[in-house]
Amino acid sequence: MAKLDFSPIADTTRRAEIVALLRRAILTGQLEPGQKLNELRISEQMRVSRAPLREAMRELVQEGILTSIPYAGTFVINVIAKDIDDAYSFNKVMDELAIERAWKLRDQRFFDELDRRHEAVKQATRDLDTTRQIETALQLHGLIYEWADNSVLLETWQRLTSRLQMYFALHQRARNEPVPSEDVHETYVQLLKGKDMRAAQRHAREHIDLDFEELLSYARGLEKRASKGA
Amino acid sequence: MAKLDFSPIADTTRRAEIVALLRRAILTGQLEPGQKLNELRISEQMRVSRAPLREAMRELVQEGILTSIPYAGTFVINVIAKDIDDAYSFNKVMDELAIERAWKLRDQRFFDELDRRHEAVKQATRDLDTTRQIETALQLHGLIYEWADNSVLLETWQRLTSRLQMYFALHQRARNEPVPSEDVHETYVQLLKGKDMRAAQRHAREHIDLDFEELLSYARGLEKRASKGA
DNA sequence: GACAAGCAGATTGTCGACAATCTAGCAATA
DNA sequence: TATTGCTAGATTGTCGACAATCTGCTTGTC
Repeated sequence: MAKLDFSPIADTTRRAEIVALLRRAILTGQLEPGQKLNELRISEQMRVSRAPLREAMRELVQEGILTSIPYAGTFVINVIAKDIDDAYSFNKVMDELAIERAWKLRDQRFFDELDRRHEAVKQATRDLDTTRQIETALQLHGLIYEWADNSVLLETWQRLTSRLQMYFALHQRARNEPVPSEDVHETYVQLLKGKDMRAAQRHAREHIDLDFEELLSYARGLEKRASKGA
Repeated sequence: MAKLDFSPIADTTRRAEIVALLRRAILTGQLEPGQKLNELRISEQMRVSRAPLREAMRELVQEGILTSIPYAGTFVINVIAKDIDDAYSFNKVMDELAIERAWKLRDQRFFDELDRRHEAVKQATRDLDTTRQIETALQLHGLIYEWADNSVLLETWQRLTSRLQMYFALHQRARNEPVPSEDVHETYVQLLKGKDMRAAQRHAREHIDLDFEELLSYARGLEKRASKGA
């Protein structure tokens, strides 16, 4: 018997494809926060019946990017500053934990994967593909969670990631300006390769600060405008 | 306008009721880990069609207590020692965070609620209702998360709670002996009312240790037996 | 004009039936 | 005997139609 291990074949249910399509539409901002999802319209567009669509929507509700009100409809979650702030402060603690747990487990495969993902971010930056840039940056950041060898920690991160990606995409879309072309992840990658765990933790925390602060002030601005309008 | 605030009326969809029924069955151990859920059989027992049942199952899959394999079936998750260990070490960090965040926000309402939940645990203990004992103990513990004023932290705790309840119920069921009648939560409650935050954090960590260690050794025993059997 | 009642349309929730897929058992073959 | 191919039964995935509920508008009344 050869020691080749096959990866599981793709899920070929309509439901799984619908989940992927909807998630992508939400995370890239094609479906805007607060927007209602009309089941009949979407099912016709996708050429599917409502049954698998509804099941897919239940999954995304539990994933935290949709919200459902019985007999009223299912909506893309509304983004308020408090949510972003909560996610931000929670993420800080999670990051410290992830780095601590992953630290001793770093090996050549870790460093290789780190470089690979870093390169993917740089490629997306060169391509001026902002959506992919956010996606790859989060994947780069997620490596420490994958390496931390704790299923609950990883799962929590993955849940959080959906919303983070949505927040950042929203932000990008709003300011609608070319993405910074300099490489903001260089230091992070170097520190993760180094010997000073505390320094890596500190940098992760501060680096996150920068992105989040900008995002927060944007969301606060939105809310101020909304309350004035009402 | 009177300042009375009404609580939202109950969700009256079959789906919501099915979710509640299934969750309860799983968390109390009536549905055992690894067991397959036959859709037709369950839908007939509940006198419901498969559509709302399937939607309910999708929710519980995302909640992390069911797992689904396309065209094969949906199963109650299998409990392995590693999962318990992961949940345990993750919970330690979360607890520290929750206590820290909730600490400054403690008020009379917090202390009242703390007593109320503590009383509920004692009542369940007097009634020898082990299921309810686990449930109320987790609710007592969850108060610091509700008071921490962080939606992501609270949501993460609630997700984790499902699994914790399942683990403990399984354990209880297995050893099948009367529950300790002494009040193990007295110190915890007193410390949360006190002035020394670090002490409260330390106790939470150590108190959890006790329960988990027992649970872990039980799960390890199960796995050892299973591997021998195979 | 203000307000309540009721109707029409649209949308979500649920149902029963059909299609696609899997599993276990048996027969055929080397 | 071990392996492969096939078939029947059971189960999951998907569909189209119907029932329950909501929303906005119209109508009638004062």
